[in-house]
Amino acid sequence: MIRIDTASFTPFYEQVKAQLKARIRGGLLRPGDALPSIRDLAASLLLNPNTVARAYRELEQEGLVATRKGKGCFLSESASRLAGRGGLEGLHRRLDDAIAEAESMDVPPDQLKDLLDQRLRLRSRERHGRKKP
Amino acid sequence: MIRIDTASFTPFYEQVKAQLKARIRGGLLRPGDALPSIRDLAASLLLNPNTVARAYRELEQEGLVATRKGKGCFLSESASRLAGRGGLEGLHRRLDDAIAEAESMDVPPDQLKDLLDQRLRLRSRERHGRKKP
Amino acid sequence: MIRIDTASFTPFYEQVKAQLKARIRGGLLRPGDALPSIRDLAASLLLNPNTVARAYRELEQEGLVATRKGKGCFLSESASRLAGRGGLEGLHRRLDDAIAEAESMDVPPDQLKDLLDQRLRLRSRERHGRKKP
Amino acid sequence: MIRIDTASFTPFYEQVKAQLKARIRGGLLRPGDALPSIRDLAASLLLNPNTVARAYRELEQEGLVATRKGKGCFLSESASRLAGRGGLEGLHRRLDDAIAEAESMDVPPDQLKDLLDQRLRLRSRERHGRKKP
DNA sequence: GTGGTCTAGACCACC
DNA sequence: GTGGTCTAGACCACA
Repeated sequence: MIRIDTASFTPFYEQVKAQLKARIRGGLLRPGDALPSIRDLAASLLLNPNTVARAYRELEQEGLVATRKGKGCFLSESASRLAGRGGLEGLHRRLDDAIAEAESMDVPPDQLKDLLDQRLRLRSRERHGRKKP
Repeated sequence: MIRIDTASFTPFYEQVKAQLKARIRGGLLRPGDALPSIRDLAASLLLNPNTVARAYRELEQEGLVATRKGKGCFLSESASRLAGRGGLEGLHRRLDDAIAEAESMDVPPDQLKDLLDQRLRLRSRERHGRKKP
Repeated sequence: MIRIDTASFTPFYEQVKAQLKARIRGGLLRPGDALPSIRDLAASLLLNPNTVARAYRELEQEGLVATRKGKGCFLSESASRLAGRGGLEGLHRRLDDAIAEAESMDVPPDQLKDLLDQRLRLRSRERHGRKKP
Repeated sequence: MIRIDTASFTPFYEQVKAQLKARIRGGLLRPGDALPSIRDLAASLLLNPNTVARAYRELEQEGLVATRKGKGCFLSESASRLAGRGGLEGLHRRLDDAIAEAESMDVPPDQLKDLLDQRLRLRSRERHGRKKP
């Protein structure tokens, strides 16, 4: 469900936070849903439980998560404010990063679009076999 | 010329390196060109000289930069291997980031392309007035 | 400057946060002031640096503290919003706690006032020798 | 009868213990009186029975409570030692908390007394209408 | 079983 | 020197 890029500079707990938020925005996680237990998620991501706990704690401080002692962590009702179309900002930011990179290398917009197409095809080929393209 | 994003998690020296490389790839910097002095660049970026020095040192280890004592740092001849359209890995990586984000939000490929288009138009509108489109 | 009550149930990092906030409200710490370094404060309080770091980090998330990499932690300008008379809430809360306790034991208000007087005299006697009463 | 502050850091079972003790000291509970059953109290406080059981168990270890199998929990005769004005430690502690807070904010003792007066008046005004002052 | 706090100690980026 | 992240592992409160 979540993937950690160990080569990235962005901290593990931030990667967890960002991917959970993305799933909330995308509607895959909804208010009231239980998050995976800290220990389970840590084990499946090969992370230390403290690292996952920090991600959950910060999401709680942002009001997205409610933790009930001894029961687990749940998406709070106010998590719904992330849902829906507001969540395209993250995507926008990433696309803008790519555009900035392209500009600094004098890659014209049309070529950038071609490149996106190319990467998308590559990605769909990767999935091939698990799911029909 | 170079901009440091202090909010980003990627280390300052990596930001300096990446942006210098991008300018080499884009042909804005060419073999033999002088790089700004460590102290000047540090001052203009509000960084500690050690940080800039580290960026230069690592570029030197990669063979892209040659330091001539007392004269400064220059792009070595081998920097030309980055020039042209060879160095698209950075762009690929950024596009892949966007694709991953889109997938995690269940945004289909076609919509992602539309979004790229939209951001490109936004960007060109921003430039309008400073430079002819 | 700060005292940790190891017998209390309130977490160490919360005690550090609360006492720093009280000092901001009381005007003893002002925007721009440097906080003691994490390691120093941890050493003087016999705490683990991680514990102090957590207190500082949460204060930063609340916008009261700004940390500059390699330089230290400083009170941000917005810390001034805590300053002045707004800060009596903490005191009010503690007095209300005492009042509630007194009520539950059927201790009348006048006796509560006498008790406060008595504890204040005890406290000033403790300080005797360091400072004139 | 008992209120649990879920935001507080003091453990639930300690809150239960403290409030029962306060009622003993205030004479509202007397030796021989039956305590509410563990399950009932747990249900009314929205706590797990284990938590209430722990509070009762510790009170029993302190000799304040005697459990008679199948009949429930009762205040033991030795509970009378808490009765009357003997148990002011709790109040002392709370007043000392307030004094410490005041000191850390440079609030002088006289102002602290004024504040206590002020909160007491506020409290009596709150009760007004339910009970004659 | 759940989450929460704390310690100890490693490694890194930055000044 | 500064703070930041991460790991490993202990102990506790709560269900």
